[in-house]
Amino acid sequence: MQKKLNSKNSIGRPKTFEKNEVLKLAMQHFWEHGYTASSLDDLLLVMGIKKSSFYSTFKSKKELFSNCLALYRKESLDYLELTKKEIGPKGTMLFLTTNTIEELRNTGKVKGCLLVNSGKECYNKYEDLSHQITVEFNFMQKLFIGFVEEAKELGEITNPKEAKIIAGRYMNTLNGLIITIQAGATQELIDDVVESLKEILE
Amino acid sequence: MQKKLNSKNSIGRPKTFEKNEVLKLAMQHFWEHGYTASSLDDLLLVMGIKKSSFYSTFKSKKELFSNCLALYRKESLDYLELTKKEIGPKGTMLFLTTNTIEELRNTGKVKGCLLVNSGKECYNKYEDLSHQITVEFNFMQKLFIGFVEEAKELGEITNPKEAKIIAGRYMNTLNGLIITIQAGATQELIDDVVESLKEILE
DNA sequence: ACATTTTTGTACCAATCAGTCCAAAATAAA
DNA sequence: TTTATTTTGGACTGATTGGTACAAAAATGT
Repeated sequence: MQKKLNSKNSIGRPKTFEKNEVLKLAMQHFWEHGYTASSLDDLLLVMGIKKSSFYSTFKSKKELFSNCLALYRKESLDYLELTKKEIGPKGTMLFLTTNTIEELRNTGKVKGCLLVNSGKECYNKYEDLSHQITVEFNFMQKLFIGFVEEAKELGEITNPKEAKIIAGRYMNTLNGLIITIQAGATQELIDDVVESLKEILE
Repeated sequence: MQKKLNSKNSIGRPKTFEKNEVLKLAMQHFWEHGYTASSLDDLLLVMGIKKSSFYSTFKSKKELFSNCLALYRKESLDYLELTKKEIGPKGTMLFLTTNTIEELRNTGKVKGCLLVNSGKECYNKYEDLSHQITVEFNFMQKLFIGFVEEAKELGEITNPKEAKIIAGRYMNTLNGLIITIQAGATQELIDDVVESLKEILE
């Protein structure tokens, strides 16, 4: 059953999984269910490994989550940079909006941003995680400020306000949209928030 | 120790608490800690009653929470209506913003709106609660639309956009502000979101 | 073949979860 | 004082929580 992942070197019984692969699976689960609602047993099932393997690879559930937060931020930044090369900075920012609406239409729900969700869940509860979330969140903020700056240089955005202000309002409104949806807002309300997002990036 | 709450009529051993009073205490606890993170033992301690008294008064933890959501909405609407009579509709809406910032300065954190928090926590997890949250949330939305209409009649708001659009953007931005704070945003970012809230109500 | 090293599977742990059960306590009515 | 009625306190339940212990399994090196 187990593949030879250590065909070269490495003594002892070979691992049957790769850390980064099961980390991605765990991240996906945390993203959908949040930190506390993800039980270790659930996670082990999703990751496809047993408890002892888990604890020999990751220190604890919290440590796993911390790794997932870092992975999420990294993957998000990579993905956004890649998308920017394809459809430009403003296009990418608008895409996140339409993507959210489409997720809602297709699945009946929206997951939101793992970092923001975790902020809400861990804020003033797990000090170390809160601190990390702040750090990762500020990475995202810097990225969007850069996007707005580029969009301005390209003439995609003509609003004379500072880039950091536009980026801040964009992020705030997009995050607002997600919790507005999750609070059960009407389609009419959702539609106008989307419209306001477009106006912010004009 | 126990007061005679049933000095008149009512047979049998008298209750040592009033349902509405302990409900308020439970609501406060849920507001601070969320639904799942509030253990029954914690709640009982806060409410100052024992388990059997709890289950003879409330059906379950979920039922208690449901009662708290209804109470929260009712108290919020009452409070906002009262404040409106004192400082007007626009003043009341702006006050919610400054109040949030002050809460952050005084306590280092913000609780946010119980309904919105519960939306995030219960959305697609507890169907009955999700439905109730939607109902309560839409009550709040109607209130704010009414506030904006009144503010327009009073000339406090001159923005020609429809009242429901202005109210929607206001609520979205205010809710965004709260999770932006909880995600660990910089003071600079927070300050500009507050500024954008003022602009929405111009 | 045999020792060494590492991972895996499983049994186990104490703590906590929401919720139940029932005898003791406290009152009103008789 | 006794009886009926209701609430209270606390022991208890079974399920689940994150985490540990340890022997069996699977590889390499000799």
